[in-house]
Amino acid sequence: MTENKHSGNLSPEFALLGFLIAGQSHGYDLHQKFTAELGHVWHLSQSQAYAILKRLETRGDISAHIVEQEKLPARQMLRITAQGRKRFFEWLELGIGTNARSIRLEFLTRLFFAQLHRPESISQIYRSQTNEIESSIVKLETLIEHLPPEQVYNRLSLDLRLQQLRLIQNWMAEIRTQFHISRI
Amino acid sequence: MTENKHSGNLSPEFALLGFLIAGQSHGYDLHQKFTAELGHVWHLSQSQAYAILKRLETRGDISAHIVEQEKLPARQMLRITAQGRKRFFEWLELGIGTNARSIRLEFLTRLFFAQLHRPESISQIYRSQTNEIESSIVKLETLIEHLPPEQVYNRLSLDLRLQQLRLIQNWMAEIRTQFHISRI
DNA sequence: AGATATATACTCATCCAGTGAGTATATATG
DNA sequence: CATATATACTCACTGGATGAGTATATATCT
Repeated sequence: MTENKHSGNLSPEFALLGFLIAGQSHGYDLHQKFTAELGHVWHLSQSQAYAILKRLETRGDISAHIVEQEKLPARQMLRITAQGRKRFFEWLELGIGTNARSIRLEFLTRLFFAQLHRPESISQIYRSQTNEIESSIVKLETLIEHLPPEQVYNRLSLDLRLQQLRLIQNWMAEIRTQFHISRI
Repeated sequence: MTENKHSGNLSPEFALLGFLIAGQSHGYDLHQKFTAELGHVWHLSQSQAYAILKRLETRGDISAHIVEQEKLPARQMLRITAQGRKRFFEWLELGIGTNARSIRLEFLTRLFFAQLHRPESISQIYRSQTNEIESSIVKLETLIEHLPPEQVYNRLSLDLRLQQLRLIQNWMAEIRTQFHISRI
């Protein structure tokens, strides 16, 4: 019940969708953009990118049509569908991460695309994330309190997680000033 | 080049091996032990545990033999092989994690088993981990320095990672006192 | 006595994550 | 002239993870 139970740790998927909101593109280009803009947030290999795009297509979030090129290999031009657009904005405004890693990854990714496509909802996204952190800090604190004292390693692990969450609070407070996000 | 590039993020595997060092056991029991002792360090579902054990068997790290029971379903009794033992102790003394998550997970797991099976090498394990952190802090700092200023999100991500590494340094210093690990 | 919950012990189908190598061509650089 | 880099994508394979299913035994509650 600790990690890995992502209601969806799937944001490279959403990031690819997010780049397609701005207009049609193809796998190679999307991967390039991704690496340039979010390469230190996530790592996404080229083949992974293609795999995800394939999945998005079979799901109906994007549509592909082949564009022949005279000299270079043909491109699969990709467009986001109405369904994909819907899924993307749902993720953008509703998704929240609760552990250090997923906050760094998911939250930053959401912030990036909110800035691009929905600047007006940034403060709402920000607030729902901070609330989430607040409440998971409380949960962790009570968990630690009630942990049998002989569970040394579990305690050390939870302690570090708690400290990491507090660190993230400070980091987010800095983001608030950097992005001029108003309180409430 | 940021996350996910674990030379092996495989420590639940090694943890299962580690429990088998103490003597033969079976899947159900190993999963129970795991959850009780490291359940807040890792999450490992029962079916995952069985899947990993199956893999360890085909690799030759453990051997299985069926023990019929009168009333309850038969058990697959598992024993660690010489090869498995070798792999385990190599991991115990050589493995190192470099990001926040893998340190929390892997390092704590190694510490747990070192305490059980190799208390004399704890201080060596501890030191190689702190050295690793030290050097990855340095790497991160130079990376951040040379990051083009327009890469706002990459910078935020790396900043947080850096702060997390510093946090881990403090956390590990506390572990040193708690476990009476000598410096050098 | 009967119902329900919990513990024992494991299997299976399914999907997502991730790597590494391969294929093929074009243009730029030494 | 050779080599490196950029364009554009495919494939095979392994590992990670969940959720549900199977089957029986014992303990607990009413």
